[in-house]
Amino acid sequence: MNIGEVAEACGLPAKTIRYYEEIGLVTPDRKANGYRDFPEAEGHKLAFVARARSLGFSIEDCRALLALYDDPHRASSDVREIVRSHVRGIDRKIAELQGMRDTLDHLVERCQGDERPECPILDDLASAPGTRR
Amino acid sequence: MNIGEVAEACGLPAKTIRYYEEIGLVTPDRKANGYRDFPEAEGHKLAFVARARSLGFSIEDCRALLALYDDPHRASSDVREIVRSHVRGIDRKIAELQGMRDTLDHLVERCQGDERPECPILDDLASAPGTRR
DNA sequence: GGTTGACCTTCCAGTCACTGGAATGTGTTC
DNA sequence: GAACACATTCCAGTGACTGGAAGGTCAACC
Repeated sequence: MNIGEVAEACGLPAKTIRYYEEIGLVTPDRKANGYRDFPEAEGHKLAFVARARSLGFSIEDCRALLALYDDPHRASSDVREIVRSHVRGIDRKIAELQGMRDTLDHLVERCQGDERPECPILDDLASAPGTRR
Repeated sequence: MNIGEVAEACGLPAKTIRYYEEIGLVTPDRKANGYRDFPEAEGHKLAFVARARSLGFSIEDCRALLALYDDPHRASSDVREIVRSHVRGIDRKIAELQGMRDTLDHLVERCQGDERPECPILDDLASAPGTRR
């Protein structure tokens, strides 16, 4: 399979696939003309990575997951630990974003949003920590 | 004020403050010895940016907010529009993370997490879209 | 006057995961 | 042979810093 076909199949841009080869996530063969040639297994790996990336895993997580995927003697606990740790990271991010969202909501509510310069949002940003309500 | 003092005051690393000068967010004076000298107003700008960054605003948002902060003829609606648009971005991110979290939770639940290789998580990652439950 | 140590300076390189673009080569079809 | 899609490599840029090297300055102490 050419890079274009495999890109179509797994939903990743060709550029991204070349990048994944560069960092050693996949290792396609080469045809006589220099074009990359993806056997079925490499196409599956790319689809695997595409799915993992869409679930927010880092490239290094993907590398670890691919290695486990390839290892018939793996322990599923190893997989689960990677995923759990990733979920903890996601939870941290959600909590952080929720905190921002709540603060910003309060501020937006209190701002008139008209042609006048008075603005509680700017007042808050300019205020010293500890003096905010 | 030296960079160290102002860093202490606004809670940003000196490195970050130098970077903010490089991109034109602040413009400290210089003493005869070449050291940066931050007048009070520049210190306030840094604190303003630190607070805005902690609420997730991009540097370009910070630049725009600072300009409004500096403009006595601003309309508070301009401020509010920046904030609202930022909140929409946060909401998109939260929704995306929640989606990932939910999917990953389902997968973690179904994985035994023992010494055996069977693993629904890897099965999902390796599966074709549309065949997942 | 000398030495230490804290603080400051600039500059360069690296992070993460791509993405865009230039210059060039190959394959297919008309 | 020309057009056009597709492929290749290489270089540079993104955002917002962060680390480190190599060196200058300042204040305190002996």
